[in-house]
Amino acid sequence: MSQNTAPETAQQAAQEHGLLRTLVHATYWLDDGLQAYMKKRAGLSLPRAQSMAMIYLTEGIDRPSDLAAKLRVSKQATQQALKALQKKGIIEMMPDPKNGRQKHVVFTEYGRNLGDIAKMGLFELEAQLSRRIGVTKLKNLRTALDADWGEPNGFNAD
Amino acid sequence: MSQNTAPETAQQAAQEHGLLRTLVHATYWLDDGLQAYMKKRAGLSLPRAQSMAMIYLTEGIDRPSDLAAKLRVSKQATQQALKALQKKGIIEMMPDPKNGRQKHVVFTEYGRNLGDIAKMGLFELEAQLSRRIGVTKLKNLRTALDADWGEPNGFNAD
DNA sequence: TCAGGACGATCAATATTGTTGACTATGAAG
DNA sequence: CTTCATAGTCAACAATATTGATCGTCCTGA
Repeated sequence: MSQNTAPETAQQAAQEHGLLRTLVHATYWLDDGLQAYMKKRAGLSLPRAQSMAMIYLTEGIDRPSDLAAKLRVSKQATQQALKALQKKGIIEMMPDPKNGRQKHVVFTEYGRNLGDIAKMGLFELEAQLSRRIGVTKLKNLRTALDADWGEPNGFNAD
Repeated sequence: MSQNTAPETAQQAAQEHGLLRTLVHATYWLDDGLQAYMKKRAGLSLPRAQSMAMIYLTEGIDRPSDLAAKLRVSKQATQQALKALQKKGIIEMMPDPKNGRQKHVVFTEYGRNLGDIAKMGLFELEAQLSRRIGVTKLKNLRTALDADWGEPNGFNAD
């Protein structure tokens, strides 16, 4: 125990374990909302891992390895998500003409439309959230979450 | 489209889809940290669903159905988590003496110790986070997340 | 009372997501 | 040209979640 911030007893700690819980519930709220929106507006909703992949794909991250790094999951897990998206006709895999090892993910026309609808869904959900908790809280939420979550947590490193 | 807050185009929405992403990454940071802590301090780390169940169990939610409601997953999914915890010697299932339908989850001695260690881990992780992003941001994060995430999202209901 | 329905728990089958380990093929470096 | 790192893949498995069906138990109204 290298820091002086650990609680002396479990009793003290008992009041402090709500963050993980609320983060998970907030994530579920947003993800469930997105799935409901997609179901209604596009007739198809993607499971969470595939939605997450879509988010980065729409940001231009188009190589499986880069995608895996951004998602913080293994290349294999990423590949399974991509394979599922491919099967649904949302993306295609194209070999890199310059580099024989690499491949690139490209959207189909259908996939691009789906991505656009998803973005609007997330926009709408954040607007709902803004109405629910207020502009200030939402802004604070964004600000607080805008950290480098790739930082080590001190238990792997010390 | 019953509200007037939807973006006119996907272009406008493109800037607004970062919340889900950062929520997921923050959740991963906390959960990965907890698993590393438990591995180091208790020699055993629980997968996420089981950790989540433990959180509510330590709050006194001890009936499978209530647990499922709190976790917002199916009773069956909850049962699988409980079965796994039981197999690991962390909990036991006791029939309710008054009500023949109900069962109650009780901790084993080992399970209680494990829960206490987990609480301290979460406490320590939140302290780390406080050092990283600052007390104010963490407080804002807590405040913003302290909402009723069971509220409908408007796409299931309208 | 007792028949019907609601409720709590469980079993079974399946989908999705994630892991580790092993493998292939390409590119880069000496 | 050998060696090694990189990018992607295949296979097996663990964990989590779903839907659908089943089985007792409790509750309630005719």
